[in-house]
Amino acid sequence: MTENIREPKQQRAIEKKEKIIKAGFELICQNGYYNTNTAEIAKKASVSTGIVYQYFKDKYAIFIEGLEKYGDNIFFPILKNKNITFNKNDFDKILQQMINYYMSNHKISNIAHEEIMSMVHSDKGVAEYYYKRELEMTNVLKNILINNHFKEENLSERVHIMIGLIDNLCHEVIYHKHSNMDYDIMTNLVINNIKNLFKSDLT
Amino acid sequence: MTENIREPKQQRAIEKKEKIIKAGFELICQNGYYNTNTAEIAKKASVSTGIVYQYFKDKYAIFIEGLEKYGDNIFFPILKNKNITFNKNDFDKILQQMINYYMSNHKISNIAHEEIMSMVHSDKGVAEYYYKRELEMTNVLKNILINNHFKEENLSERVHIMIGLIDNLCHEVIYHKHSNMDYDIMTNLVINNIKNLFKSDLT
Amino acid sequence: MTENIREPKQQRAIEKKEKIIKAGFELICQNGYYNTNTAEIAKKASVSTGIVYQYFKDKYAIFIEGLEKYGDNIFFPILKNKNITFNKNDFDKILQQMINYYMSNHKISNIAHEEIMSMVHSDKGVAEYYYKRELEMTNVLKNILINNHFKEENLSERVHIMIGLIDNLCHEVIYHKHSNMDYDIMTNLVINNIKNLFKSDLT
Amino acid sequence: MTENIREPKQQRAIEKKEKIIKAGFELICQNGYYNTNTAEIAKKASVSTGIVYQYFKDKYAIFIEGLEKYGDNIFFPILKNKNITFNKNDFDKILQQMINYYMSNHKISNIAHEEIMSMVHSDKGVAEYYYKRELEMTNVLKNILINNHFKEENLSERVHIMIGLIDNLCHEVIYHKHSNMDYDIMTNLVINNIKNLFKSDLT
DNA sequence: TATGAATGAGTCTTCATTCAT
DNA sequence: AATGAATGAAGACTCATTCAT
Repeated sequence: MTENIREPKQQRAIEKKEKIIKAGFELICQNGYYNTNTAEIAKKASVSTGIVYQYFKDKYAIFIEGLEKYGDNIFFPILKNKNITFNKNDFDKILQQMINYYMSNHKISNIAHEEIMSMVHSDKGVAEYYYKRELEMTNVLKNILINNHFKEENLSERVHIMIGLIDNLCHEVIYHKHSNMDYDIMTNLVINNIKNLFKSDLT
Repeated sequence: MTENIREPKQQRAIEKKEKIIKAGFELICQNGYYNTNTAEIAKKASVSTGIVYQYFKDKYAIFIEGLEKYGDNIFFPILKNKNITFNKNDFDKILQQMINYYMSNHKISNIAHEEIMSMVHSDKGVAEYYYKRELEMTNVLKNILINNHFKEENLSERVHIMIGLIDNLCHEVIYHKHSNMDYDIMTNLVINNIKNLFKSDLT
Repeated sequence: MTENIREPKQQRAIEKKEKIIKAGFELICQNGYYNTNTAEIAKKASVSTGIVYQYFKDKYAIFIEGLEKYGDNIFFPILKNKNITFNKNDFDKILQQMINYYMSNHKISNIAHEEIMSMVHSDKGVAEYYYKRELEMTNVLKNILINNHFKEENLSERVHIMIGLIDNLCHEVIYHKHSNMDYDIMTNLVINNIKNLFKSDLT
Repeated sequence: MTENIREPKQQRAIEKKEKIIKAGFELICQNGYYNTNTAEIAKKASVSTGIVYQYFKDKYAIFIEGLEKYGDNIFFPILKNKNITFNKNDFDKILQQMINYYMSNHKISNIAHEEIMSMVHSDKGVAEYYYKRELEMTNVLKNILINNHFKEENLSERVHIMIGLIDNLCHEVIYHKHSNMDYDIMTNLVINNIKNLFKSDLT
């Protein structure tokens, strides 16, 4: 009675499922979970409402699958660039690059970003996804640093703080532009701060 | 038709309005905006559903008024303690105290905290409230530091970064306890980082 | 969140609730539970769909309340005529009267009768109602017989069989009229049979 | 458009049709008509949903064919044992055997029994089936009795009442066990009653 | 002012049946 | 003959808001 969710086998069906995920994820990211209804999703996916429920348990499942499929691009693109080497002397530049990268990423999908962050704060499933990936990202960065001969002492903590600093910076720059804030200065301060975090490795 | 919202003048009516705000805010903070309905709010406030719409335009207005009334206690308690003096040599202790204060505050109302942060990310009105108060807080802290003879150069930026560091730390400690993280070490790192931010003032 | 079923207090509201029960019960009895929808019920009761769910947990509850309110009239009218005395010599006549009574009752609400019997066989709640009342009826009849000096030995069993005989007879007569059956003869046979059941009391 | 129902001729196709009937009938008997959907039926029959509609006009037709195929086993097994002879002196034993037989039959498929009885009361087609077979059974029993030299006077009526008595007894014993009922006594009473029905033949 | 009854549009979800392949 | 993907109407139920009293 319950478990009638079909895993599509035909190529066309697979594509259809993808379309639903994409449509659903996009709409929810644009307008919010509660402001998006299944009819809209189906319509945007050029699909009947019925078929949606053959591929997904419910509306929520659509979003979660979307998150799993597209979330990393929005939040953790670095998870796909695990092999970065650099010269310690270039740490500044690397950080600047990372910030730029992060920033442009934020910019592209800033509404999605906010909607999902909203759910990170209100929905258990989304929070679970987010914090798991955040941990992964911490580990990826740790490994990059270790490969570049940084000391392992308290590395998790340092990296976590570093991520927080960058994240806050980007968020500040992209979203609220507190009018009295000079972002170049802020960026420099953040970079200096991060370097301070790793000063024992950089001297 | 719009302006049928009554501003209560009688004492009893004022109390009634307060009860609605309190009940609504609490429920929404506990269960989320979309999981709270007006009937529940009215019931919790020991009030009829009809009366709600004589004091408030809609459900949303209840929450916003609640936010304005109670939000500061949750997010910006420091706004009520504007006159802090300290000796520069005690900066460490002061930071530690601030962190503790922030932390205990987070702890007390952590569900509310999350629910509201969720709306900061999805609702314009809530975001507006939040960022405005955040700016106020920045200014309060700036003034405290200026009163304690810190230099004004890039002070907004420094303070903003400092707040971000503390906030991240608290959030990490209270919510997700990434198992591999040592919070004492993290706290020390954060304090050192903040001191680094203000190193020109502290030497 | 869940338990928001209102017990109406105002007179008008009480009447409205009654109207819903009546409308729902009638429609379901006419067309069957699955062929009746809440919109129809609301419409027949001259009420909005919403209000239905303030008085009833769900569609099923409407039916059950209807059953409790009207069911006895259909199935167990005798429960309202508990004080019957008769002379043993008139047992024949009494039985005949009872059969006639039963029969006319069946006739009046024969569709309802069938729909409900259908649910007695498929729905736990309805079965519960039915068998409980059936037992009550057995007891009422037992008492009547005891008051008329019938022996108590195996009385429950005798009465139960008696009820079955009458019920079958009525059902046969009213519903399917097997063409080769002579109902007068059948009725006489049934009466004789019942008398045989009680022969030790009747001689 | 209507007559697109194919009557399968190939052996494999016939088997497929049988499987659908069996699966559909079983599921409906277990869970009820409205709680069984065609997808489940197809799945249980290891068949595609599409094919179902090439062999059957609709879901209802599946059930009716199932009823016609398997119903007799459940309700009228006696229809398959038409040639019973006995000595009048053994009438008691024969009745007892018949009751036992009926009872064990009831027991085996008691859920199916109830589900179908439910539909007898709510669905014209099922009622038609049922009453037709009931009549057949009456005739079979009549013939058996005639072959055993019972008088033909009012035989239909007598047999019909007899069937009713047995049926009620079995139902009582198997389903609701009214706690205050002694079933051995009840059984004896029923047997005596039946013998009374035929007393002119048994003396 | 206040009540709480009433509204009805809106939402998710199901399912018998049809269609493209 | 067969598959299983697709359809879309229909249904139960919710809830912000309004209305009669």
